[in-house]
Amino acid sequence: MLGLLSFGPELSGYEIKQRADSTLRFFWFSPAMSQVYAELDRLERLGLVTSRRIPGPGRRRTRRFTITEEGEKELRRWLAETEVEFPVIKHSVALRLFLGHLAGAQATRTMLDSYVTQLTSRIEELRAIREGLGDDPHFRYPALVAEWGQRYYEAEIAAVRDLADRLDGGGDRVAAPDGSAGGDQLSDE
Amino acid sequence: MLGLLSFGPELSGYEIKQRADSTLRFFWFSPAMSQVYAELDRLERLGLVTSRRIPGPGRRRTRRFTITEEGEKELRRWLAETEVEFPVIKHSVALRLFLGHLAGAQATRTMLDSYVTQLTSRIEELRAIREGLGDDPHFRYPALVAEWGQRYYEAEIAAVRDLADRLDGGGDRVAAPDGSAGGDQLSDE
DNA sequence: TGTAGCATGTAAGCCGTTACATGATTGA
DNA sequence: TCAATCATGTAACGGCTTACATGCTACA
Repeated sequence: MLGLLSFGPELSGYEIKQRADSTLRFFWFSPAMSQVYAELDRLERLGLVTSRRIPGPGRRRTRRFTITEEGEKELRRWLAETEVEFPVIKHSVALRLFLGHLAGAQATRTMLDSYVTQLTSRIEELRAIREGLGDDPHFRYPALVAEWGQRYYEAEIAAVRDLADRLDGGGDRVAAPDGSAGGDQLSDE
Repeated sequence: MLGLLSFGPELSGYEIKQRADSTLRFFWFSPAMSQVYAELDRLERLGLVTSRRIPGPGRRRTRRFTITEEGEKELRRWLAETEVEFPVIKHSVALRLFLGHLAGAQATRTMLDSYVTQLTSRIEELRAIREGLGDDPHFRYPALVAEWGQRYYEAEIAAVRDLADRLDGGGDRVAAPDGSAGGDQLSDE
């Protein structure tokens, strides 16, 4: 959240959540709305952000937040002083592949296919985000992240397709005279 | 944990943690020891695992767990009926790149380099695990996961190297007469 | 004889979630 | 006039972690 505020403009809790949904979500996690407000209160108590209430149109009130100098200093300190932690992945597709002996080769292939579909639309999302960032040097790094993301998922698609092919050719099927109906080792398929 | 037990042999809580550290950890997460025991109790109450106490050498006692038929059924049901969730990544390297405007291009490059080093040893770990699995058809799917992992991280290295190159060539440096000392826009570098 | 590894657990607490509650504004 | 969106929060709770507590065995 400090990072999102470090790009400059003061943001409401609601807007922070939106930015998180459109950027952070792809490589970190997007906090729940309730968490956003709770965390903003905490950051303000710590002096890392300040807020002011702005009268919206009509009777509407908005609280907008800005990162303080101390907040930015703290963020820089974190970037400079902490070790790079290796990415943590919760990869349900890998888990399912790992348990292929339970689902069977056929179901595992289907699962991989549906993952490829999801990957394709994820790449499209990233493409749109990258496009929205334009050439603005202010967003140079976010743009790099978006480009990285697209490449990352393209490599994932290639790897998954390869895996699916290897499942086809693998030794897990019962040999059948014609090529079409080799059964799986599992009875429920 | 049910998945780890689904490979057959009965395991102690301690062994489950070890298996998790050497396999699950790469694509899911490895629960804390305390969590392992708590969860095993819970799974036993639910009838998804059973345990028996085995006298070890001397006065030592071990509790070994086996997945029950119901546990395996439940696991198969989960695999078959739930939607594949898209992988969730907590990628601190991407976050740091995203915040490149705070750390500066130079520090960001250094950070990417150290990530490449970590990736290299991660690939080595996976290579060793893959080798340990051998050709045993029992571990066919875990072997596929290990191979996938190696390929995955190799693609990551290529992408990160590419990013680092683009940071070198990028417009973020102040032009310098000789090529060696282009300063960053940040004063603390 | 002491340290690393095997082995099992309890207690406290953090970080995040979902569910619930409220209300204004914009535009179809 | 009604739904979508903007906007802010509280309460309950789940899942996982760290810190703590205990004790045996193998081996250098």
